[in-house]
Amino acid sequence: MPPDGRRARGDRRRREILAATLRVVERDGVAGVSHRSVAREAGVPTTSTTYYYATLDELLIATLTWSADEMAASFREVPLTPAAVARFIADAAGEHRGRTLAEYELYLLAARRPELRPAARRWISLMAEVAGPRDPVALRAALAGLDGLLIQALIADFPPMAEDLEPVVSLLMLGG
Amino acid sequence: MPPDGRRARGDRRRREILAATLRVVERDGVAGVSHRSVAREAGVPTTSTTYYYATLDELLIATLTWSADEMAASFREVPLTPAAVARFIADAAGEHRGRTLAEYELYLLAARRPELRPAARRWISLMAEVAGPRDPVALRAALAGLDGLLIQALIADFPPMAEDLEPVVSLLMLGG
DNA sequence: AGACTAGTGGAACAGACGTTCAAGTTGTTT
DNA sequence: AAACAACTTGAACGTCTGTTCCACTAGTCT
Repeated sequence: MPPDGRRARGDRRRREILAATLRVVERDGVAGVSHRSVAREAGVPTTSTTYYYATLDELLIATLTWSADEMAASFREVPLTPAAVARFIADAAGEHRGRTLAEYELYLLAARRPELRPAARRWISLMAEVAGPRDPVALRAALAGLDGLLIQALIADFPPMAEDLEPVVSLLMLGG
Repeated sequence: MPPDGRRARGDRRRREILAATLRVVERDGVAGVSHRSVAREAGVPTTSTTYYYATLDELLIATLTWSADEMAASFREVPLTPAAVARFIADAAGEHRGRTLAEYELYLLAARRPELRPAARRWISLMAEVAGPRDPVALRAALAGLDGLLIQALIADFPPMAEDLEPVVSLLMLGG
């Protein structure tokens, strides 16, 4: 069966809307997301965003889940050495700051909406899987530590440098 | 000079508005805060909230700064033993969940607004002070770990129990 | 008493919002 | 060609918003 041209274009537009939503979240936060603002960002009429995502909640959930997946996937590439992990954190707070902020907005939204929690926990469970079988206590401490380093990096006046993070990361990972 | 009765009542109302705002943040998040919703919560006319806090930003900043101070102060009472700290985290995610959520909403807001950062960092610096002079690397790791444990506790399906947290907290504090 | 100041609160402005509707177009199937 | 489905879009609805304005009361000072 040949692919349905209508659906193909529809899927493309769906992705464009998702990407536009993520850009809005990165720029203005979850608070800046509205059917209209996303439509403006994507260059489509307002009704288009409601056609594909009937409610704002749907739109937000789809966007943040997708973003969490992407961020988790990018962490998969990181070798489990203190230097590489420190570099990852430094980049997350610097170069990819907007994306990291989006991730933590997802965290807070998930705290209030149970249906978002699996998506929010995805990167935690991914890291647990990547780390392999270790002392669960040490693993939990390390994961919490990395999470804390990340969020604290976001409220620093200047994003921390990888070299400064490395000894801390090293200590956290050592426990496992 | 005798106290000005008008100002006294004004200050009282100011505090009531702040407390009402915090209640709204705890219940509906920062997103739920508007001049009108706060006024409803406080049982005052809308113009009253704008009289004391001309813009929404002012109102939010005042509220979150105050809340951060209170939370930091409550941590001051906590003895620096793993058991007590674990209990603190368990309570923060359970009994005082709304307040803890407010604290992390402050974090994210601070990430986007530099003027909020000192307030957001207050409890970090307080803890650093309480911990006294230690290995700075270990201290940073411990603070990050506690922050991470807290935020992860917020997105768990059930708030963690103090007994389960204690070994993790113990390991994190051991480093310093 | 009169002038001044702090606080009160009803009414209204313009703008943004979520969402619905109905009329269109384009592509697919029979 | 006719029927159907996927998608598109402008217009509109009612609601909520931040903020301003203005007439008002109640304390304070000279």
